[in-house]
Amino acid sequence: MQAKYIQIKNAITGHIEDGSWLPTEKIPSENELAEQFGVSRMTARRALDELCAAGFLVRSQGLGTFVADRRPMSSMLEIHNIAEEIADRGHAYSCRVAKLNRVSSDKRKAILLSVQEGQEIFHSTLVHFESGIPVQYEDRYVNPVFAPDYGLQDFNVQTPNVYLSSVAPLTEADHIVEAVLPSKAIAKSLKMDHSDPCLKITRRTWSKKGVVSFAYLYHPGDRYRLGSHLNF
Amino acid sequence: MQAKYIQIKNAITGHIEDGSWLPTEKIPSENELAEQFGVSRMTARRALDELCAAGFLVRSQGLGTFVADRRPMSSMLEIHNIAEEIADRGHAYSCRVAKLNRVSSDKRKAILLSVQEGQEIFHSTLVHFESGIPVQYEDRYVNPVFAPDYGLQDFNVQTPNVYLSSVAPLTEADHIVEAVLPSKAIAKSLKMDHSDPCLKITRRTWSKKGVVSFAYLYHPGDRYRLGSHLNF
DNA sequence: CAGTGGTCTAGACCACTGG
DNA sequence: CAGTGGTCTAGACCACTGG
Repeated sequence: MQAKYIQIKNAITGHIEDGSWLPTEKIPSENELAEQFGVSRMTARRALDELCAAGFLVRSQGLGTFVADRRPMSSMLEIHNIAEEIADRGHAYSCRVAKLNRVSSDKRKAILLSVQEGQEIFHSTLVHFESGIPVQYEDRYVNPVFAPDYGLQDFNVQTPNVYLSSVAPLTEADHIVEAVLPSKAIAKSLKMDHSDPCLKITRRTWSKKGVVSFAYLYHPGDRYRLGSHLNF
Repeated sequence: MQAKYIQIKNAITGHIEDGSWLPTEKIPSENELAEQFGVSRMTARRALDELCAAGFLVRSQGLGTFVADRRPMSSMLEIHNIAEEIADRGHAYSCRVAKLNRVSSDKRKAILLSVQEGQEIFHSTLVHFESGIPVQYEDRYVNPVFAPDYGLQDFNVQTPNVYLSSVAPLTEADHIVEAVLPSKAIAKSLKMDHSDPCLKITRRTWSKKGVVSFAYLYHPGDRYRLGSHLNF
């Protein structure tokens, strides 16, 4: 005898897999599922919670539960999704958008994005906060061919990373990790001392058709580490 | 106001991270935790369920809940071998052994190596050079159970990494990457300025039967970077 | 046997969303 | 406002483990 919550999970993934519930579509509410399956709301919730953790569903308080529009990403990539990482730690995530505009690409940026020198590209800078404390300064350049509406986004709703993944599914990424001293402007944004070290990650991401974006991510050395969950 | 189950999760991971609850150790039962935190059993369960899903705990019906004996592996860094890396770039590799002796393990080292506090362990420090320029300071501790002859090796012939892999085949590794300022001694060994940033990698390696070794690897920020290329 | 985790109920109050 | 998901309670019965 299967547990009831497992039967409900199988029924839901069945609907998703056979296409009767399409990506982004709203699915029945907790109360509706509880009634349909003749279980308590807590049992219906358990099925939804687990499918949500597995990346099949997305839930939003006050709105409902929806079929996820993308498959769960690889765990390697999740290491670099700052908003998710902070939420997973149970801390409050927030961000401040400092810049969002178009710039003309100089030679180096043109090469990195595989565009013509002088072509207009998007430029954004953001500061990401964990429980109100700045933990990442993001300096990003985006190829407008893959994300023509990048300049209109509200990154308080969806981080650049998540938005770009939705418009141009990620197929490849490339990282460089190094230790540097921050510029004065970056030190100020991160509320750290100019003489304290920063962990800098340079990241380029590809979609099937080319380079979507590259970003310089700066983290205060004493507030951010890459790797496993060990603490000493 | 944090949710109660998140407070309980943080309390538990705190005990694990500070070493007061060791791997494979039994932790309080659901009922005990519920009483300690003044919550219902379902709320205590939720904290345990999520930590179990995250790989921190292992549960067994009828037996209890235990601290997982190995941490989730960090797949972000491949095991890299500095000598090979330098040779691959076509440069001359050399190293200088600064220390090679036995020390008594203090509490932190004992926990990291999964040995009894006070047990003798090997300690070595080396500097690795690329074409005569120092690029890595290696500060390593080794469990003598897996490598009883570690103290007799000539690391100019074979790096500690390669020697250890030959006597205790590597099955797992764990990394932390961070940006720090070097101590004066390390700065001097690396011929770098005390105020320039260092990329620090803390690495633990496992063989089938347990933790073989852990090492702190310091690299001058302007002479060393970590890179990776991922395909999804 | 007493204790453990596994499942489940029928309620409750809350924060949030849209209309 | 009614409906949604988010958290939480105080019970219940079960399968399983060790002694």
